[in-house]
Amino acid sequence: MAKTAPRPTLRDVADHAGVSVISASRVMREAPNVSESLRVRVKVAATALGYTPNRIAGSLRGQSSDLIAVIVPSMSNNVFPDILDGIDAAFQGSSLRTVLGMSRYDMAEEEAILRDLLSWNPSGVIISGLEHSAGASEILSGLQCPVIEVMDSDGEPIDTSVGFSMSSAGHIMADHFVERGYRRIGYVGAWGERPARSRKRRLAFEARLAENGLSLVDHQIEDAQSSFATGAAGLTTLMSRSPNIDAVFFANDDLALGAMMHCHAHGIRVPNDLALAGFNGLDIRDGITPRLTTIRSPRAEIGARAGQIMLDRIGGRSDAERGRIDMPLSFLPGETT
Amino acid sequence: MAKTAPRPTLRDVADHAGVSVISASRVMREAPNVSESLRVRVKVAATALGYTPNRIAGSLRGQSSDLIAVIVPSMSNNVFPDILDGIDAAFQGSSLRTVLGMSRYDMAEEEAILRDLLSWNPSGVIISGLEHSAGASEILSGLQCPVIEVMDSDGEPIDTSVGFSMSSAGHIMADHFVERGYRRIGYVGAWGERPARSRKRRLAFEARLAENGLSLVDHQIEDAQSSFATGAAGLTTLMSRSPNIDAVFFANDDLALGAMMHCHAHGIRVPNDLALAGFNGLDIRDGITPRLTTIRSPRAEIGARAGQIMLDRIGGRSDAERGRIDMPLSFLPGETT
DNA sequence: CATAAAATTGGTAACGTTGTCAAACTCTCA
DNA sequence: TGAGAGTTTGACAACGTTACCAATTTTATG
Repeated sequence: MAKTAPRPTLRDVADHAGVSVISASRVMREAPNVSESLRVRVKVAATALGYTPNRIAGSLRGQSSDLIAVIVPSMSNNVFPDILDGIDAAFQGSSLRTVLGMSRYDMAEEEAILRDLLSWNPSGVIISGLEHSAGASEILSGLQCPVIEVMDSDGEPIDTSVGFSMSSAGHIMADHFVERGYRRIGYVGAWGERPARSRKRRLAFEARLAENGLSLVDHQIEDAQSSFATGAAGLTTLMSRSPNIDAVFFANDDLALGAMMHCHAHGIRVPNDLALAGFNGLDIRDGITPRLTTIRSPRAEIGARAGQIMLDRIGGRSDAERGRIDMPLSFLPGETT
Repeated sequence: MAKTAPRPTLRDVADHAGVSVISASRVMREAPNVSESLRVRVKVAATALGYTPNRIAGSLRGQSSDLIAVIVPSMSNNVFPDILDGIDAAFQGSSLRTVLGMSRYDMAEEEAILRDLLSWNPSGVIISGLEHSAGASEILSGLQCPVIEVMDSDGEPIDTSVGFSMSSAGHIMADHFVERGYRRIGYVGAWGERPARSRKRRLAFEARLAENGLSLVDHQIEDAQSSFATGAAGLTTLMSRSPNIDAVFFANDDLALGAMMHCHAHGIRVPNDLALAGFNGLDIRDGITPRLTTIRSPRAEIGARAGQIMLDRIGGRSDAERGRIDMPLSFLPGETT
């Protein structure tokens, strides 16, 4: 059994090396003005004792914790895991660390998590979306540390935002549908359009159709979470209500692919009888024939960019970006429209 | 603009309430032996000042940080997001917090992340898999805090493990294939079988076939990450090498579904010409016809159980579980076998 | 009412680190 | 050789909290 050997402290390292605590501290954090001989002696002692710095103590004294509070609504679709992946990639090799909070699409919960995470003195906050509870907005506005809102870019950030434009997404697909000559267009969403992001996309889509003399014939928002099954169900409901629709824009790829499979199974030819398009550009789309028309959202890129900006800001770089940063969407034409 | 109002401390709250710092501390952490009147006075002062406790300071003095280091290899398939989801669900309402590390399937990186996370004095560690670098194993063994290894249960945990048996998964599917009467069986994996988990599954599958007088005719391990496209590619290679195979077990659902779509597109009837089975039981499987035969891995359940055990252990509950905890797999028969 | 026991409050000293300042040492150059 | 500048090292005090113990007040008991 392991004995209860207490973790060595800087004091132990200093004693072992025959130097003062503060000198050991300087060596460990690579501070300037340390002689080579002292540096080596301390390093040797640290290795011999298996010293690991105590960042809790360092944070208390040093004021900056290097912990970054990351608050996302969920892990259930690929969107937020991809963002976390991007953030982590940016933090690789730095001293920043992600402390995770999951709001489960509940603004009150988001606020509670934010409060809790702030008690860790984070050096920065990355939070999803531009819409928060009044209390959360107030807290975020008052923060001294960088606050980066990710995903959305159709509004004013509290500090800095990295995301894409839902309106732009709606416009891109509306333009495509118009260009393709579809006339009776529908829309299928899921989960009561939470978060509000997807609604913005639908409204922009509808508005752009209107500019082109077309109207959104019908839309069906399912209550269930996005899935193939939900997509099929949404399409079924929509078509039973408005049978002569010739093209449908879905809130995401899962829904669209589910609908596509439903069409296959029911002899509805895509895109001849019905055109389908999705949103997100998930990898699952690869390898499914016909290839789905969709718009790729730059999820990992958003995470990486947000992470990089956080690094720059915390590193005190004067050229660190601020304000609203709009990441480009890529239209991925497929064979379903 | 927000002025640089320093965050109020316990000292401020105590002064405002006219009590001592330590009394304020007691109230804030709901310690016993505090009169109602004092409690109310402090609470009022705390609210008035917008006090947020500084957990960094608390952790330094109190020794336990309530930070839980969670180390996963990636976010790219649904497996680890689901586990994180489960962990977070268990931590809801508690004071435990996830600090995230991502090893990118690299054991050296895993060890580095572990060292880094330990500098935060975590109250516990949740790490994926039972196999770690020698250095990481040594560190984990020496830790005073709970260490829970998740996903795998075919080996001895350092402290406690929550996972499922890869062997059992292999056996379940082998038995199913035998029962169905398939004779010429193949296997397709991806990404060089990293982590080693999937290899265990394949070997157990092969061994069980052997017990039934069958051999694994051929197997193809792709280098690329799992995806529909990789599944299709793997199947193509396998079939070109061993054309008379009549059933294939895939390392995961993505691969199997990709292969299935490939079959659809190339007039290979499933399961008549070729039977396919996957592993994981991802939601995408719902709504795809024919429904894929697979085995559901209890991902969120593993996360939730690990989180609960962590809570129990840290709460000092004597009935907290220890040792190897095997979570049941569910065989999900579909129409592809 | 006196006294013991229990409940409530406060003082002091850490926890392990680093910022600030000062002391000591080294080197350069007149 | 000595002044001045630069480099290297160290002492001390803090960061905000809580553990430990002592002091005080309240309550219970005979």
